[in-house]
Amino acid sequence: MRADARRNYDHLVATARAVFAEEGPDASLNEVARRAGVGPGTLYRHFPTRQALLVAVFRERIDTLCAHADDLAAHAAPGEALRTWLRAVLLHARTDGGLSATMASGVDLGFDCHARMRSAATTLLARAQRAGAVRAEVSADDLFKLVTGIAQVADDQSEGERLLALAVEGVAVHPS
Amino acid sequence: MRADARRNYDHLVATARAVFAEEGPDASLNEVARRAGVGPGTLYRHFPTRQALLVAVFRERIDTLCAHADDLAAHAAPGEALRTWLRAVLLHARTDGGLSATMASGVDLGFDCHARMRSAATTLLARAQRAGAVRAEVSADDLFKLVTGIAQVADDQSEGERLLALAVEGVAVHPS
DNA sequence: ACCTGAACACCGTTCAAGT
DNA sequence: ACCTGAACACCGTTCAAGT
Repeated sequence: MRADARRNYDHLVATARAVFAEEGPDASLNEVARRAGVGPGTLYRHFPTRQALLVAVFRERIDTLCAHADDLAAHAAPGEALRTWLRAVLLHARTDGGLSATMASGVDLGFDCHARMRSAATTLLARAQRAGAVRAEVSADDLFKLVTGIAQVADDQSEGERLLALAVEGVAVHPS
Repeated sequence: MRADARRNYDHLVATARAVFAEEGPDASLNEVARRAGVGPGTLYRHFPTRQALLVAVFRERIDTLCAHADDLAAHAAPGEALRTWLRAVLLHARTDGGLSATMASGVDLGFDCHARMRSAATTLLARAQRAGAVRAEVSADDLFKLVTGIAQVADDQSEGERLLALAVEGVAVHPS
C-alpha cells in the first residue's frame, strides 16, 4: 500500500467516524469524501460499500465489547454478566446506529466482526444457561435481534434499558 | 373538493399502497406520482409529507386492527387476547414497514390513528393486568416499541413471533 | 498504483405558469 | 381551485483522464 493511499485510508476512517457520529449511519458518503478532502472515487476505491466503511469505523468498538465480555465472564455472576453486557451492546448500538444494522444483518464482513461478536455472546449466554438463569432455547442471535430491535426504537438509553429489562424478565407475570 | 382533485387523491392512495407494498416505506414519492400519472407537485399538494401518505394508506389496516382488538377483548382470555393481538400487530408492522414507524413515532397525525391504536392496546393490556397475567408496570407504549423493534429486525413472521414470545415470557428463567 | 473530479441517473421538494 | 412539469440542490456511483 502506497504511502498516500494509507494516509487517505486512515483519514477517511477518522472523518467517517466523526460524520457518522454527527449524522447517523445514513450520512452522505460524498460528504465524508468532501470533508476528508478526497474525491468520491477515492472513497469508493477503499470502501466499495457503506458497510465496509462502517465496519472500519466500528472495529475498535467491537474489540472493546468483546474484551468487556471476557471480563464479565471472568468476574460477574452468570445472569448478571449477560444482562450487563447486553446493556453495553445496546449503548453501542444506539450510539452509532450502524453497528446495530451491522450486527443484525448477519452477513459476514471482510473480517470476522460478526463472528467475534457472536462468539462473545455465546460464551456469556452458555454460562448463564448452565447456571439456570436463562431459558435453554434462547440463542445468541435471538439476543442480538432483540437488542438491535430495541436500539432502533428506543428514544434514549434509559428507555432502551427499560425495554431490554422487560424483554429479559418477560412482559408476562410468572407464577412464583 | 373538486372532482378531479378527489379522483387524484384516491388514485394516489391506491397507487401508493401498491408501491409501498412492492418497495417498502422508503419508496420514491416521485415514482408514486409517476405511476399515478400526476405531477410530483400534485402529490405534495395532497400529502405534504411522506407520513401523511403512509397514514392515508394504512388507515383501513388500523381500523381492522382496532376491530380485531375489540373482538378479542370480548371473546378471548385476557392474557391470550393480548398475545394474539400483538402477533397481529407484528404481522401488519412487518408487512408494510411504514406502519411500524408510524406507530412508534409517537407523533400524532392528522387524524387519530395513533390515539386509536393506543386505546385498543390499552384496553387489552389493562384487562390482562387486572387478570394478573401481565406485569403492572408495563405500558401500551412499551408494547408498541417492543413489537415495532422486533418487526424491524425479524426476517420473517415466524421469527418475529418467536422473538415476541421470548420478550413476553422473558429471556430469563423464573423460579416456579 | 493511486487519485481526481466531471458525469450520470436518480432523489425530494418547490414554484411559476397554465387551465 | 387545482394541476403541471421544469428546476434546484442534493444523493450514490462510475470511469476516463491524469500523476
